[in-house]
Amino acid sequence: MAAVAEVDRVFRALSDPTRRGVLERLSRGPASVTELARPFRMALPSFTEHLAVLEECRLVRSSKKGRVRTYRLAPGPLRAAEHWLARQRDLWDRRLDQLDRYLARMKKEERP
Amino acid sequence: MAAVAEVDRVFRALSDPTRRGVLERLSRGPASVTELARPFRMALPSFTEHLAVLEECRLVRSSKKGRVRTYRLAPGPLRAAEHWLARQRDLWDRRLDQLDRYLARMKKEERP
DNA sequence: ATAATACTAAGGTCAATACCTAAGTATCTG
DNA sequence: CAGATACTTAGGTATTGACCTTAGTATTAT
Repeated sequence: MAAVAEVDRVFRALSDPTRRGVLERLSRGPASVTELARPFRMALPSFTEHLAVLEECRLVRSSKKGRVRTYRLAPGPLRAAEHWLARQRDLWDRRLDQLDRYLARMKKEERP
Repeated sequence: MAAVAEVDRVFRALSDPTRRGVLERLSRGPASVTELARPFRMALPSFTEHLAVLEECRLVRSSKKGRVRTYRLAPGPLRAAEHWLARQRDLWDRRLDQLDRYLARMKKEERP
């Protein structure tokens, strides 16, 4: 049940293009807040809220050294992410199967 | 850009457990509104709103015959869904690579 | 020491979400 | 045709989300 809420939050986090953009940037390596914010036309406090969302569902981690906070992708929830990814893949696969069956049925009914 | 909003909406749709539940149920075959609603303790109008969300981002399709509306998974946006799925997989893979490199670096620094 | 940099905190607006109840409208069933 | 069934419509509330500005604090550079 906590797992359900976790999945909720991960999907929710991924539903925003700014946050997806951050994840993509971070997949090329760690970066500071300012660096991450640069591509987005948004007040910094608004932007850091996005970072907080990503960190709350543990898709990223951060640490501060001096005045610079550095963000990186989090290794921890990888398993969780991969878990839902796998489940989703299953879902789409089943869906595809169902479509196949449906199309087959249609074909049959086409020439009775 | 429309594609971005589309991905937004799909992730948003998937961020609700009721809606994911509906998708999973539908992956086992079509079903009526009442049938889909049964497992959820929720007023019907609230529930049908979830169905509307799923239909708006075209994850499902519906048709009405008599007084019964039947929902099924939509074949149409499969390509879009698979597209983001693939991109996501890429993302996690790159992330995993990055983690590998990071761990390798840590190991090196451990014994200088 | 002063100024610039890199965030961080506080609080405010506005729209969208996720629920609800109550009251429809069709369609079937007896 | 009367009542049950299967949604639909309308409208209301409460929370959350995504922005904003303004004003901090802590660090580094000159």
